[in-house]
Amino acid sequence: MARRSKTAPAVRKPAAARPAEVQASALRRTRREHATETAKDYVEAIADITALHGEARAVELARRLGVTHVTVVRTVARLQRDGYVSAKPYRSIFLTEKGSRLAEESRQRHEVVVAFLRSLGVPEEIAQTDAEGIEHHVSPETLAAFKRCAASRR
Amino acid sequence: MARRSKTAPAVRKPAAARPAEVQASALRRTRREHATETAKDYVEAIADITALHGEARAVELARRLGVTHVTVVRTVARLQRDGYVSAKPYRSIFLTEKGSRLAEESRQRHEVVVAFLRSLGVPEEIAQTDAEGIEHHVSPETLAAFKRCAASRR
DNA sequence: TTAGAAATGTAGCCATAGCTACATGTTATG
DNA sequence: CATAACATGTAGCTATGGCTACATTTCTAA
Ligand SMILES: [Mn+2]
Ligand SMILES: [Mn+2]
Ligand SMILES: [Mn+2]
Ligand SMILES: [Mn+2]
Repeated sequence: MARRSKTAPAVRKPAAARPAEVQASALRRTRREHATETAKDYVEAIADITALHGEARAVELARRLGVTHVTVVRTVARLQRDGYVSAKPYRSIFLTEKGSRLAEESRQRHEVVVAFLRSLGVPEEIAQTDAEGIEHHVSPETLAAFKRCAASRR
Repeated sequence: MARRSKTAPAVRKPAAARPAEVQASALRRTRREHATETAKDYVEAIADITALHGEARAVELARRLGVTHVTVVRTVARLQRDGYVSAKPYRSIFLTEKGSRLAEESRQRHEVVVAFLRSLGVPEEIAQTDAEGIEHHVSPETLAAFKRCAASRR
């Protein structure tokens, strides 16, 4: 690395610099989580909508996800390709077994994160919003810690 | 909405169904956060590398971010376009004033999240990894709650 | 001083995920 | 039972952010 030596001054000596390779794998994991995030949010929304309205239509998904129906249609096609949903043209969208499992997992995880944030005193709506992002980046260890902590503060 | 009524059974009646518009805006915020995430992780890495090695080269950024140098070069071009860094061909990369500010903010936020997870009993390396994703989805309210909670457990 | 190694740049590919504009299908209702 | 409103589909655009393969530049060291 130190091929070019130069005059730049050392600005701040970080106490414990994370080794490059460790940070790289953390960022890789974050990117992997982002890749699965869409599927989780969609199947969860499909389950919610089905529970509420008896069926999940693209329009309602678009409303709930804050995107246009075009985006929904294309994403649902990917979900179908990946085995999470079944869908036929102009019909409503159904979760497969695989999709249902993922939806249920996602719902539970979402609830744990929200309950935990609530237990810290974060207001409901803010907790819901933060959870929507945080939920995808919580390791099993941290999820367990969240449950423990929320329980101990109840 | 209920234009098509049909035979589908109500499966689960969610206690408090989030209104569609509320969830939509939460997901929109999450997407917005993802759009700024790359910039934050890059400027933070550039600051770290500069502190460690006296300068930030693309190769080292690539190593630390877990991507190829090509990805770094293209992302750095965007960062330059957006005023976070200055860079000249075959030279090292410098943070602008704007970039330094963002790096410092990001570093602090990262530290708060890690310290909080550590205070819950999450091991250091797992805390570091989770923080890499969580840090981008923490509202001011939740960040404050994290600080409070970590302090009270010290 | 120069050859080779290392770093950087460029061309061109891919997938995801957003959009508008317009075409087509479905259904509620007058 | 026709039609208009609504839902869905399609075409085609954008940006981000990954990649490989290859070209070019810089720097080190023989
Ligand atoms: Mn989410
Ligand atoms: Mn995220
Ligand atoms: Mn991060
Ligand atoms: Mn970070």
